[in-house]
Amino acid sequence: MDDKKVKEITDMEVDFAKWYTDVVLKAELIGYTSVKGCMVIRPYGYAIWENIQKILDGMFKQTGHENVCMPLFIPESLLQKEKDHIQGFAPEVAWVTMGGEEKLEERLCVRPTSETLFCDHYKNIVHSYRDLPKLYNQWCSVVRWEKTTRPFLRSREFLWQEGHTLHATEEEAVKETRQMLDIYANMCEEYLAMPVIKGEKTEKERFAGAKQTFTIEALMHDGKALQSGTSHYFGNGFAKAFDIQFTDKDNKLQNPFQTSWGVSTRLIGAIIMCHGDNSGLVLPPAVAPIQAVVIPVAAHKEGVKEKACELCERLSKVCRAKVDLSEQSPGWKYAEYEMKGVPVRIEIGPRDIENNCCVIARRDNGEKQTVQLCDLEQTVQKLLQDIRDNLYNKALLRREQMTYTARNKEEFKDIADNKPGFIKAMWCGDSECEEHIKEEIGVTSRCIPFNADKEHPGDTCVYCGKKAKHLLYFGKAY
RNA sequence: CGGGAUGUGGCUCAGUUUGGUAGAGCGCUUGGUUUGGGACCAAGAUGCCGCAGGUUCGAAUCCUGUCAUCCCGACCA
Repeated sequence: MDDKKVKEITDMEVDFAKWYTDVVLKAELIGYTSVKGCMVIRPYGYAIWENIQKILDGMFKQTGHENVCMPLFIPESLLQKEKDHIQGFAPEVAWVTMGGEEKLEERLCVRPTSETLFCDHYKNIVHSYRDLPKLYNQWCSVVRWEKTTRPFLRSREFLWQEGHTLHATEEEAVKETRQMLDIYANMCEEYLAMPVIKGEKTEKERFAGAKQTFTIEALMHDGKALQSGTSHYFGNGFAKAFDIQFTDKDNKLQNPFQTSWGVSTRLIGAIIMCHGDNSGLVLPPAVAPIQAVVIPVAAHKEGVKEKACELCERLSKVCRAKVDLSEQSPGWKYAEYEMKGVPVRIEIGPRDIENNCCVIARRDNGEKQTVQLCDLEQTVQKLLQDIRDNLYNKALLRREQMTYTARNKEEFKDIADNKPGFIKAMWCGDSECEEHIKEEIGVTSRCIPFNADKEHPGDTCVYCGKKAKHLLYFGKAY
């Protein structure tokens, strides 16, 4: 948008962090509470999450998954069973030590993730290959005692879904892991209009206890990367640790192979930082709680309110529509709904009624057009699709413009210091080298992209100069 | 967890240096006039100055602690 029309939000070029905070508060997505890192997700913010949930849940069901509900607490002994897992999570779990006035025999951890609970349950219900696969998912909140917190991006309690599946064979489990990553990528690109890089995490960045971690990485407005969803392949390590066994077709006892995958309310943070502008939030139509808002102009004049309601009613049949009959001036309402990222605004006043038309404005680029009332539904529906496409294309173009290739250490350092964004570079595959890059260059590895073989900017590691194994994306991450 | 900043009506902030009756603008309520990009007039209501201790005749103001928020770093599914 050319002109800044909402004055209450700090420009992102001036202070991106402040801009983000202004947007989450002014758009009424969250409220702070008296507990650090625990936020109230307000109705407008929660409605976005509900829309994300609805879409994803449908995709999960379509691929054969079932929803369950696991307990909030994990006994310490259960959490201890898989060594890498507990080591990874120990620094950030919250513990319950008292029940009423009495000290508990064994302290209980508030789940930071539920692998252990699912395993403990699967042990009881899986006995035969006929019981497999198990394709469970749950929508819940988890707690991780983060030191630095930010709304949606890193909170101590957050809403998410976690899928946990068990399979008879390794191939099937790996396929599941990849399938779910594809579902996440599809969700981000088609529905959230946010392009993502699909790839695999390096060993260093892998989930605690996983054999492979796959990720989707998105680039935000300020050039920082945001890990937006992950899918893990566990092999049968957890199954062994938790003693999950089944009898296969040949009457042999086997450990099943396992996956887990999750996305969280962090996706809302991603939407804000991917599409937002200096007037506030810009919502992708698919998850916008209000897709079209009808604003009467000179509402006190004969027949205006009625006409506005009529338009809203017509629109409600093709999208999520709202009419705002409040006493505020039209200009105030324009600013308000822009701040809240509503994709399409319809203005209807005496002048329009006389000409049997209305004015339609789009949030993504500010364009206004006058439309005959008979074309209303069709125009709005088309606009919602156009807006999604435009948001996606803009974000993709920006990502391409902010993706660089480093061929040697000097180049690498120069880009990392001066050009925010993704950096593609060849890497030797050594974790120690990766650690040095983090310390010296100041960027972390994001992922080894799936399409890596198509690109080959060199034969040697960008840092140590040894023979290169992979193309790796680097960046500064949230 | 380290460094820095900030907490005063719903919001943005002044007042703190130098202790002495709690302020402004916006918002809110009521009535009226308005309405095509954050309208105007009039009359009102709203505060244990984040919380807990201490110093003092007297604390928003000084001291100690604590909690939350923001920023930078460390850490981080």
